[in-house]
Amino acid sequence: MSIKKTDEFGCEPKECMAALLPVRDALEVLSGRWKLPILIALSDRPKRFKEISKDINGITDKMLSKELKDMEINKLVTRTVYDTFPPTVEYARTKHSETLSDVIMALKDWGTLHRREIIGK
Amino acid sequence: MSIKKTDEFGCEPKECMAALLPVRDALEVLSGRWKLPILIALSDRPKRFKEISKDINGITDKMLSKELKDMEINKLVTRTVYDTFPPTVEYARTKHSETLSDVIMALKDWGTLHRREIIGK
DNA sequence: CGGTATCCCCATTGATACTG
DNA sequence: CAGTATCAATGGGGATACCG
Repeated sequence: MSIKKTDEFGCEPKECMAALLPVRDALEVLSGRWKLPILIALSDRPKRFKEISKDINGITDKMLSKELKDMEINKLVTRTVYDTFPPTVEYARTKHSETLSDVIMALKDWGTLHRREIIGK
Repeated sequence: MSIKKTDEFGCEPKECMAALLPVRDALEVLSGRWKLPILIALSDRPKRFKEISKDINGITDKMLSKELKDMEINKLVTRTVYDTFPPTVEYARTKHSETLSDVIMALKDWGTLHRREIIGK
């Protein structure tokens, strides 16, 4: 699990630590190349491993497997195994993952502002 | 500069790409171990290199130098050189860096919610 | 004081092959 | 189908030393 401990931060005021910890948790949940594409791939409906894999350009099985495990631990996706042959495994977004949308919107808005600031115009 | 290009994303719907790009820009600006502590260190007043270094536990000169350069490129801090001997260099937060506060709040709020979700209770 | 220059480690990611 | 195993590459970050 990706919950941080306080001594990983280089800032002494106690209050800032208290604020920084959850910020870092949130950043970690969204970090990396694949987590957002996976959430997007699952946003219309639940999907199977290979379906997700095909929807996401360039991801390897290993990465998809690892990221899905992480996200399951973080309760962003559920993994459901159906007892068929060949095996059927279905991944779906959780309610909890939907609470991320405000954060993602805030990131999108600021990112858009930032592009204007950096690129100019 | 850390502006992303569209082909780095594994998701085909055009609209999702358009949304994901600024999200990734924003995440990149906040990513890494030191950027938030640096912003916090500069939040009360402008500071010199060594002052920041002392305020942030565990950071090396190399990392501080590199992060400050990144943040200057991203217009989150300004670097002002005073022609004295020995040299005096002062770093300060920009107005633009203050527009980050909404994002950081959103991250903090979601991170707090997430901790409750994961750790339980 | 305010940094660079070097060297090095190791964690993350990727490529490829294989399996229950 | 839904992954795991193995190995190789890449690069972020740290330790240390040095410089204008």
